[in-house]
Amino acid sequence: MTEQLSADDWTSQGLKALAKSGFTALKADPLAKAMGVSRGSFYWHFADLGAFHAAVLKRWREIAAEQIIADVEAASDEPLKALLRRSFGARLDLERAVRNWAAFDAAAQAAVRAIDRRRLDYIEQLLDKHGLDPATAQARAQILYWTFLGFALSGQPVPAARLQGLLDELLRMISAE
Amino acid sequence: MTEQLSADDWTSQGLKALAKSGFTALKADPLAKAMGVSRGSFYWHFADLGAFHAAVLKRWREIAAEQIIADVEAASDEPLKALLRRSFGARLDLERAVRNWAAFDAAAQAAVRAIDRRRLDYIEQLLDKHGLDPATAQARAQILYWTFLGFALSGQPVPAARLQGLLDELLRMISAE
DNA sequence: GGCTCTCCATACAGTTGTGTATGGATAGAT
DNA sequence: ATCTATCCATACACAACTGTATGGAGAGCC
Repeated sequence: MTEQLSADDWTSQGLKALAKSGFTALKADPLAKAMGVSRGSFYWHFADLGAFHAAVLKRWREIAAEQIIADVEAASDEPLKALLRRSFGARLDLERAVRNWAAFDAAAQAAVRAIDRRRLDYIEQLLDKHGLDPATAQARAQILYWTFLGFALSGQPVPAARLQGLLDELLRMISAE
Repeated sequence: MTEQLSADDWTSQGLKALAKSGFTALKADPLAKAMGVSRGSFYWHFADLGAFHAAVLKRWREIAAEQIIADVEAASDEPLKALLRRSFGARLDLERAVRNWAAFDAAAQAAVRAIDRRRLDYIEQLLDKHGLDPATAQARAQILYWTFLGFALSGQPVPAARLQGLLDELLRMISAE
């Protein structure tokens, strides 16, 4: 009974494979082999690959949204600083994989767009509270988010010490005046 | 005689396909069909897909390097401003495609790394000349480049007017103090 | 004209994936 | 104990590729 798989088990495995090997790994055959079952299970839980992809994206959307909330919580005393430390310090494999995927898949692109808007609004709101005038807050929110994306998608690891200095400088630039 | 194809014709077509459809389009069969020949031509000019991919990356490296030089030229009076306008205003499909590719292919990753270093050094040098102290120049160069990457990879078009305002703000943040 | 070299077409075997159809196993309800 | 619904295995047809092997057409020399 515990041997039986649910659709959620498949999407979980999908997210793992996505983070580890990118969207090209979201195929029924390799996933089934990795899970020790046949594709019969896959095609019982999902009509086709498209349905599976949609389920994976739905889960990612929830995770990405939750992370935003977690950032809000963490932003108790110094919200901006906490946000930077948390987002630049997180594991970004999944983020990269989904965004790569978005270049090839309309559904993934839609999910990314939704998350982008959500995060961007949150950052802007944060900068507003920080005392920046609305126009500046909006511009710097976009710039800050682009910076985060560039960091996340470059994929090149940055030593912790250097990253610390960069985040300090970034914080200075963002909250200046 | 003019009907004959050269290896360069194939790599050119490869770059076109790459920019338009991403790295998953870099396959012998579809490319051959697009060029109106058979795969026989492909496998005459290239030993295998790996050799073709290497040729495409080599060409991209040259192009990306040339663009840097072009940016240098364009940076006659106000280098920083010109650099921003030029890089954020360029067509970035190819850039996106190669970087997506780099998440799956070691050779592509190496090419991207090389170009990144080249551009980063150039930006840092520019900020140095602009009067920033070395440590600040280095940090802001990295931040500026991440910002560019985030913009380029997000792939979401920004209206020209809004982009103008964002670049102004970015320039202000980068060259402050 | 024959020779050769370059370039491409065609045909073949092999790989990796999709989706479907069918049947088997197992647990719970009756 | 049987029945049913759930879950998975197996087998099939199909598609899109790769790489190789072989042969053919054309241009340029001699």
